[in-house]
Amino acid sequence: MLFHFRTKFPQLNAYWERYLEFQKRLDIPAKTTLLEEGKKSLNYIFIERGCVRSFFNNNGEDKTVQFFFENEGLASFDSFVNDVPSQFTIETIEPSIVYLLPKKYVTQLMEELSAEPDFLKMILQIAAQRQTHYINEFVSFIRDTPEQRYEKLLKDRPHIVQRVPQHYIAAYLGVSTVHLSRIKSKLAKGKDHF
Amino acid sequence: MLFHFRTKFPQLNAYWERYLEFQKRLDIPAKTTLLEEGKKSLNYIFIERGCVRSFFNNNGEDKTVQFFFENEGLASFDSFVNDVPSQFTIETIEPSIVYLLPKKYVTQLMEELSAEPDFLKMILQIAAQRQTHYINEFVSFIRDTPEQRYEKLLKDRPHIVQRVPQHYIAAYLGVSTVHLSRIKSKLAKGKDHF
DNA sequence: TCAGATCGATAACATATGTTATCAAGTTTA
DNA sequence: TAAACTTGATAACATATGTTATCGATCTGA
Repeated sequence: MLFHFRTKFPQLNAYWERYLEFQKRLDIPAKTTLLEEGKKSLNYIFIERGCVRSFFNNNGEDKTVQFFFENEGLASFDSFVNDVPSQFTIETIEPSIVYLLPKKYVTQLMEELSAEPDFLKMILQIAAQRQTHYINEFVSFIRDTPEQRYEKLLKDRPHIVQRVPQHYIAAYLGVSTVHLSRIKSKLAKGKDHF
Repeated sequence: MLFHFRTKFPQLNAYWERYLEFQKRLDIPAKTTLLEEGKKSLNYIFIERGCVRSFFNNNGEDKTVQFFFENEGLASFDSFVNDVPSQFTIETIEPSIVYLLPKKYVTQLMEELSAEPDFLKMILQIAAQRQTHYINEFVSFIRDTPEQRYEKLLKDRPHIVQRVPQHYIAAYLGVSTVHLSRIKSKLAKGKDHF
């Protein structure tokens, strides 16, 4: 959320910068856990370098739900705001450099921001956009085949396909690793005709 | 959103009531369109009696994404807030009585509400909960089979199964009508063992 | 640098799901 | 009230997808 504020409303950057000093820098290897499923979210996470995923455990199996990359920020929003346990684990995919801003300062920063004129409008705008994002993820399952979802991913967010191991992507698309492999080889054959 | 405010924060009811007079009451038959895909959302809709669905058109086929019932309010949130065309059509399933509150008054009401202490917290709470709802819809496709999704629907929101025609539910679950019929008959057989 | 993990492709088979067609029982409407 | 539409079940067949197993290519840590 903070990430979206800063990128969409640059006039808020001054607020943000006053909190830089409270951030803790972490230089961590791949597969490092930043937040564990079932625990409360205590930090806003900003990614300077690397990438992370959020996933949950389903009968012993990882099910990846989302990917984040450089210059993106995240928190388990519901856990953070409503103080409930996180549904998801957050862990690095690549060796990464991340910054953590403790919840206490985020709350304080939000209070400050609320003094800004039109802050309500900005909140609503961003909340609506985030909501639309998740609705679209969900609609995509109703509307598209796994193959179409993969093609859209390739087109709209190619960096995911390039940097994320395939079995994470398979779970995110809702198919088995074997089937994602089949989809790829089918699409590759299609292109051979040229 | 307004609906959630009122039910979760009853101290805001007084604000709401001042706007009752601006609502237009509609007594309409089934299959009446309240908002058309591609047009901008102009009203907040409150359902007194009946039920409605939101859906989109995909190559000539209806794809239902959500259902709403008595005492629920809705608007195409993104369309409403960000003033973009709605992705979805909203139409009645049963003969219904609904109230429409024009956007102008909603905006005004939100402005008023923002004077209320802790309004920011309320907004964030509700936005987080709505977001969680849609994330869960999406996660359900990653985690569950269509059969499991149907069973959860039956358990968590049985009124949907009771009142909504099956082909709308099939689309919502992401399966063909034929397959939903198979799922139902399979589950019925399972229960015969008692 | 080597042994074990990770990652991805593929085959063979089983199961799940879609498509099309048909039938029957309501509902709605002219 | 008859005709047209809506709703839902089912069969037969085609296709999509999951599961398990195997192989090879990297990658990674002691």
